[in-house]
Amino acid sequence: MLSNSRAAYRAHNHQRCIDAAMSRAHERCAERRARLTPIREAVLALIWQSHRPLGAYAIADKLPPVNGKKVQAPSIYRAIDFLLELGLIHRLPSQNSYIGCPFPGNEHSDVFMVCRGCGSAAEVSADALNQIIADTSQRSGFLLESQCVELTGLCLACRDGELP
Amino acid sequence: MLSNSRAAYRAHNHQRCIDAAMSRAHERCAERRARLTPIREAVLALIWQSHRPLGAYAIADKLPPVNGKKVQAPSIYRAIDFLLELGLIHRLPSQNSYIGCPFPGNEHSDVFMVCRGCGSAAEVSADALNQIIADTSQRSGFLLESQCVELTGLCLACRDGELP
DNA sequence: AAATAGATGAAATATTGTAACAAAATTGCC
DNA sequence: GGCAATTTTGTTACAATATTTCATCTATTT
Repeated sequence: MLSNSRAAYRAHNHQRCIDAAMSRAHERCAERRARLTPIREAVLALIWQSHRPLGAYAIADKLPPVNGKKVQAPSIYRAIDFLLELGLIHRLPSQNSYIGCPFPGNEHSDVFMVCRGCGSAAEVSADALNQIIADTSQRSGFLLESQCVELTGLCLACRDGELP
Repeated sequence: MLSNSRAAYRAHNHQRCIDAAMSRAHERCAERRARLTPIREAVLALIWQSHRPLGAYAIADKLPPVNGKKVQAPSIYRAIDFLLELGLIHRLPSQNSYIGCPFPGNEHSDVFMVCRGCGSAAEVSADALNQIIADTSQRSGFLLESQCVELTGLCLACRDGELP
C-alpha cells in the first residue's frame, strides 16, 4: 500500500517532501521530453508548499509576479493541465483544488483522504481497494477507465487535538 | 449490493423510476417534517427525467417559468441543497452536476459509475467496497465521515455499440 | 389576527474555468 | 548563425458555476 498519510498529517521535515517532489518532476519531464518551464516549476513548487490542496486562483495570488505583472488565470490553468498530464499533481474535484502526487510514475489509482480539520490531504493507493473497485465495475459490465475516490473526515492529529 | 445500473444503462420503463423516486421523496419529507414545495418537487422531477446527471444551470433552463419568469440560480441552488440534505439527490463533483438517489433512506455510500459514452450514471453500494474503504481509512488513523467515489468508463451498451 | 419561522424573489457579485488570438521563446535543421 | 516550425506565454474577453444580501411572500402557530 502506497501512502503519504504520515507525512501529510504529522509534523515532519517538509522540505524533504518538496525536494523529492521537484526532483521527481525533473526526472519525469526528462523521460517524457517535456519542458518544466519556470511557470510550471513555480506552480508545482507552490502546490507542494504544504499538503493542503490549492485552488487555481489561490495559486495565482501566491505566485510571484513576473515583470511586475500577476500571472493570469489561463497561464495557471495551462501549467495545471501540464502537471496533471504528467501525473505530477491531481485534482480534487469536490473542492476544485489541486495537490501534488507523492508517487508519480508508479502505477496507482487516486484515493484521497481529506481532513476537514487541518485541510490536509493524503494520497493512498491500496491494491485491495483497487481490486474491489475493478470487481464492482466488472460485475455491472462497466468498463472502468479512471476513478476518483475522495474520503472526508478527520486525521489522527485533528481527532486528538480538536473539534469534536 | 444495491445498484441501479440495469435501469441506468438499458432501455426500461423510465416512468417507473420517476414515479418511485417521487413517491419516496414524499415519504421521506413526511418522515422528516420537511416541505416538498413546488419548486423542490419540480427540480427533483427534472433531475429524474433521465439517468444523466444535470447541472444547476441546465435545471434552471429546463424548469418551466413561474409567473412568466425564469426561476433564478439561487432558488435552484436552494432546492438542490434541500434535496441533498434529505439524501434525495447526490452531487457528482467532477462535473458539477446532480443526480437522483435511487435508494434514499437506506444506509449506503456513494459510488457512481459514470459512462462517458451515454452520460448516464448508475449508483452502487457494495458492502465489500465500503468495508475496504473503512479499513483503508482506519489503517491510516483516519476517521471517515463521508466518501465520494466516481468511476468513469463505458457502460455495457456503449461498449458494444459505440466509440472504441 | 398577529407573530413567527420558513421559503422564495431579486439584484448583484464572487469564484472557477475557457476561447481566441497575438507575441515571445525554444527547437530542429540547413 | 539564420530560418522555419513548434511550443509556450501574454492578454483580453467571456462563460459557467455558485453565493451573498436583503426584501417579500407564504404557511404555521398561537
